[in-house]
Formats: sequence, structure tokens, C-alpha cells
Amino acid sequence: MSWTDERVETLKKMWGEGQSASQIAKELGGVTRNAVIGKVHRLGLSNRTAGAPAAAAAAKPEPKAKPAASKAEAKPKPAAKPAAEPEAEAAPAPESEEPAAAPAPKPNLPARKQIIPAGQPLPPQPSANEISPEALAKVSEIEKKAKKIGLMELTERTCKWPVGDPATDDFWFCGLPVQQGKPYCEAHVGVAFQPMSARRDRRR
DNA sequence: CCCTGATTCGC
DNA sequence: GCGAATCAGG
Repeated sequence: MSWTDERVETLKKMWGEGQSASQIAKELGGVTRNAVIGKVHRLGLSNRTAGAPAAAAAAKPEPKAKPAASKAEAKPKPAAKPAAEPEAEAAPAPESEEPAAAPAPKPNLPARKQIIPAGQPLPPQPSANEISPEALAKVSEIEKKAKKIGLMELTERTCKWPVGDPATDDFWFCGLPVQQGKPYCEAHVGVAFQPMSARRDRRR
């Protein structure tokens, strides 16, 4: 893979958005995070434009002539196509950059057909046992791949999700690699940290 | 150990 | 210019 214009553009964009080098590398594909970092430095944008780019520009207005060879400018473009470039430079107004730049147009399908109660005892609290079908399916699926480790094998980055009855032989911990920070693997994090379901239907 | 970016240096 | 290896943290 080489640093084509597009790839560099993606790199710039993502780096500007604060994405990590590894994330960028993953996105681009065919490169390692080292390559990305190396390129970032070569491009001279090791300094992320974050926080107050406008302020930095105002405080340090470099009277530098731009050697930018504008290819688009040389050609008189008939307004045939509104090929608008999302490139915004020299914006007088302070840009409010959103850290969450997810261009993924997720079709929020209301596939919430029914609520499936979790069959497993939930470690945190068996309170709101309302897990999305997807998450549940995910869990039962990874449960097959679970390393099924014992209490002694638990380390700081093994999923500590218990499965089975502790009073039985058939008891083990998931043991898969945890999601950074969390005590569980990705799948189990999904069911462990549910977005506070509206739990107001208390009996009274 | 996982991750982060920064730097070096042979290619 | 490129990026793996390495360094230096978190």
C-alpha cells in the first residue's frame, strides 16, 4: 500500500478528529500504526489540531506563503457538478469539533420485538434483566469460545464473567480478553453495562 | 499486558 | 519517503 492522495486525506481527517494512529491504520488497512505515525510526522502534523485551532491560528498567524499547487484552481470549472470538498480551511468561526465522528448511518430498526430475560445469573445485579436479543445472542455465541477458566486463572485482562453455578463443577469464567478497562470481554460488557433501562415498573 | 505517540535508521 | 524497531510513557 502506498500513500495515495485519498489515503493521506483520510489520514489527515482522522488524525484531526483525534483518532489514534492504530485506529487510522485499521481504517486504512495495509499499514501499521507505525506507518501512520511516521506519515503523520513526515506530513508535519504531529500536532493535532484540537482544542483551540482558531486560537492558535490567531495567536500565531504565520505570514507564510503557501506553496500549495492548487490543481483545482487552475481549471475553470463549470458548475456542472457540485463536487463540494468537505475541506474547510481558515474558518473564521471557532469550529466546534465533535469527538464522535461516526459517519455510519445506522438504520435504527425498532427490532425490539420482545424482551428476553437473561437465563444466567448476572454478576453485577440481576435487577434489570432486559438484554437486547443481539447482545444475548452474542453472549451465547462467545460462550462457546470462552476459555472457561477457573478462579485462579483470572488475571487483570481475562473476562471475569461467571458462567454456571458456583456450587457446581460446571462453573467457570469466560476468560476471554477483556475490553480495555472493563472487567469483561466485549460481549459480556454488552450485557453487563446496559444503558439503564427504564426500570420503573415496580410492583407496589 | 494492553495501549498511546515519538524517534531512529536501514531501506 | 517509508515504516519496523525501538523508545517512552499511561
